[in-house]
Amino acid sequence: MPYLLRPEPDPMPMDCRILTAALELFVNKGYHNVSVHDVQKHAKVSIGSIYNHFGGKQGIARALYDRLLQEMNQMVDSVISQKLSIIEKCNSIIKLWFEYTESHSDIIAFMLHAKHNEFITDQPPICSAEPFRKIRELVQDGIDNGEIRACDCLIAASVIFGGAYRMISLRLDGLVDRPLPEYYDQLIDATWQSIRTSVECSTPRLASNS
Amino acid sequence: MPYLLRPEPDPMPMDCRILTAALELFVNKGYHNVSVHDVQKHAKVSIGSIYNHFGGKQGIARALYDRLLQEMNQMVDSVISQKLSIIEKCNSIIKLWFEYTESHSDIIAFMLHAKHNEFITDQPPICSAEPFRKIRELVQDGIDNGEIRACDCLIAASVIFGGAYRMISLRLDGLVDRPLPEYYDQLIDATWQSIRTSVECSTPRLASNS
DNA sequence: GTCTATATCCAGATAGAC
DNA sequence: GTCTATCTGGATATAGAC
Repeated sequence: MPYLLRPEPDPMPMDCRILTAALELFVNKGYHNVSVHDVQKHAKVSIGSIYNHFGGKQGIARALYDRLLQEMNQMVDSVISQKLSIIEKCNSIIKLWFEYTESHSDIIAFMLHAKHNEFITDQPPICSAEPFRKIRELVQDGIDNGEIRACDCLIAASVIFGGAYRMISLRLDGLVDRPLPEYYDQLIDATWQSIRTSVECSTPRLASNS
Repeated sequence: MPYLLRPEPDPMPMDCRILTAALELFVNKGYHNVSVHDVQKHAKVSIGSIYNHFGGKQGIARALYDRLLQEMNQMVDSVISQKLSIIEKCNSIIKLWFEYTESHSDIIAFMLHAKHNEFITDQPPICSAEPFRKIRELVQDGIDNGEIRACDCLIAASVIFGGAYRMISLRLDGLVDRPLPEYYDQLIDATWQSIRTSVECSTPRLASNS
């Protein structure tokens, strides 16, 4: 459960108040459309406190990103350490993401949807960060132990998690109107079985002219 | 072939010069990190011309978005009108996207990667725009005619195109270091066959505790 | 550590000559 | 239609009292 939005210790510490307010504003309006004054008003603190704690607007974004990435890392670790098959671990991560998308959509939107390197300078892309590296390693393990079709690891990971990413994206954009967990079973089936109806012949390719 | 970057009529018309320069800057630095003066310098026109043609910075973004969306729409139309199976049409779109990602990465980055509603006001999400609607209709047709597994259309579309989206995203972020078309065959196989090695038993689900 | 008031800068937009 | 010079608002950041 993410600390940021954990049931407030009452009074919620000031840095959490600031980060929580900033997260909501960044996600709803976009980082560059939010001023420090907006955050200050929404968090009901003074602008001085913000500069004291985070040194500025980018400092807020960086702290937010670091903390949430750490939480996502812990989430991945906890799934990986369970006694499950590789496929079950992948599914478990998807399931948790789906649940988070409903209960903490701001966090998912900020982590999976935002373009961090547009506002946090010198930030490597999130897909190269630790939790995502671990997920790819997980997929590679599945290939090595024979659970997952032998192919390039990046392709396998993209196929396995790409559908879920896409559903999350569509949900955040308002095109999916029911909670994502309701789609979980169907998505898992379509992903791991075959999206085609019959597998008797090989996959149709394109005609040579295209 | 996109008009925007078509071999220049020499002299390239001023509006194209402006849009081409803006596209490159927006993609590389992010819309909000680009000033009208940057565009003006990069396109080698005066700031007055920009305001004459597009009315301002947002006007540039809107014109860019509209034109590229129209081109994408034409691309989808041309694929749909071909005499191919539904599955082949889907693959054809993926193949074209992969080729565009290599030859016109700016366009793909701007259309598939950017968050337009953060800088173009009142812009509905791109996934609800015409070409993407048509792709979902295509998938629905495939479900209706039995080519594609019977399931929710959004899920089917997400599974079919989600892997390709993800590969594009990873390529743009620098994690994939070979041209995408080289991955096309493997991706198509993994998507349409099954990503699992064996299909003899049903998909493993999660244990009940998760 | 927290606050208010203020300074500084720069981006978007405009005016008006040519 | 195109250009240069200028205006203005608003954002980040700081100073200094409490």
